Amino acid sequence: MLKELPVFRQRGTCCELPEVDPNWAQSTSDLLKALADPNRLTMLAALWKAEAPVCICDFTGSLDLSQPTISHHMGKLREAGLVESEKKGIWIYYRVRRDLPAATRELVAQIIG
Amino acid sequence: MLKELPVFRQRGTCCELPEVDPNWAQSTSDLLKALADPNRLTMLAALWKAEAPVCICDFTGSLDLSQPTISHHMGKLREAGLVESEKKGIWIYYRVRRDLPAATRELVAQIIG
DNA sequence: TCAATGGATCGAAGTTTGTCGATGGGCTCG
DNA sequence: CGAGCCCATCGACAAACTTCGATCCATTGA
Repeated sequence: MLKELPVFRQRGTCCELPEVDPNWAQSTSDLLKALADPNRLTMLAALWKAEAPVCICDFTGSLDLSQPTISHHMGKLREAGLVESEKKGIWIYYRVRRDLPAATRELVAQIIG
Repeated sequence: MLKELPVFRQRGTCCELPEVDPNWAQSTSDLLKALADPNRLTMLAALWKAEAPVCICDFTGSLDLSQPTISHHMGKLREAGLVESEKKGIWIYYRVRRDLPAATRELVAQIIG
């Protein structure tokens, strides 16, 4: 499997590793956590592809989840900054956030696109 | 926030949504779950950038985690198909899987790149 | 042969997450 | 005003996850 292998190894002394920014790791994993659920992915993909804004109740037909659970997942997507909403009469319309940071948009496009 | 709003809405009748493949949602969320942890992200990023193969013990210096925990996280990365290993003497060398599917590689590059 | 090293596995503790039913608040149509 | 609809929040509970110390196995250097 591995080619061009190692390198000097001495018992008892481990190697240095490339530095990784802890803040990057934390914030990136926060974003990924929001995406790492089949139902949330389904919801986000539906919003991504939808032409018109979507209500919570629109998901109750296809998602086999209770309304509070759907609402809970949508809340997570909003917390993560992926989704925005607007209340209009009885309904609350959801859509993918329009001012998504470019990197985030590309990531989502990579996943869903 | 939202523009060009709605659309016909009737009380009691919800709208159809774009279809989303459940298998895609499941497998994609499995992959994202493997990435959605700060320590695993850090480990994968280190492997991604590293020139030479990396041992578990190399992480014990920088990660502030116990050896079993690091091993556990590496196991998750391997289960997800992101990482491969080869045993050589005392050590087990890890690296990003060489035959990563193109889509997965691009996704990881998007995240870590 | 034996002690020491790298790493996996096990069992346990504490936290987080996904899900639900019940409830409450806001809005609208009779 | 009152019934009914949309949705968020609350409290609860089980499942999954993160982490650890203890232990065990394989390998190697003395």
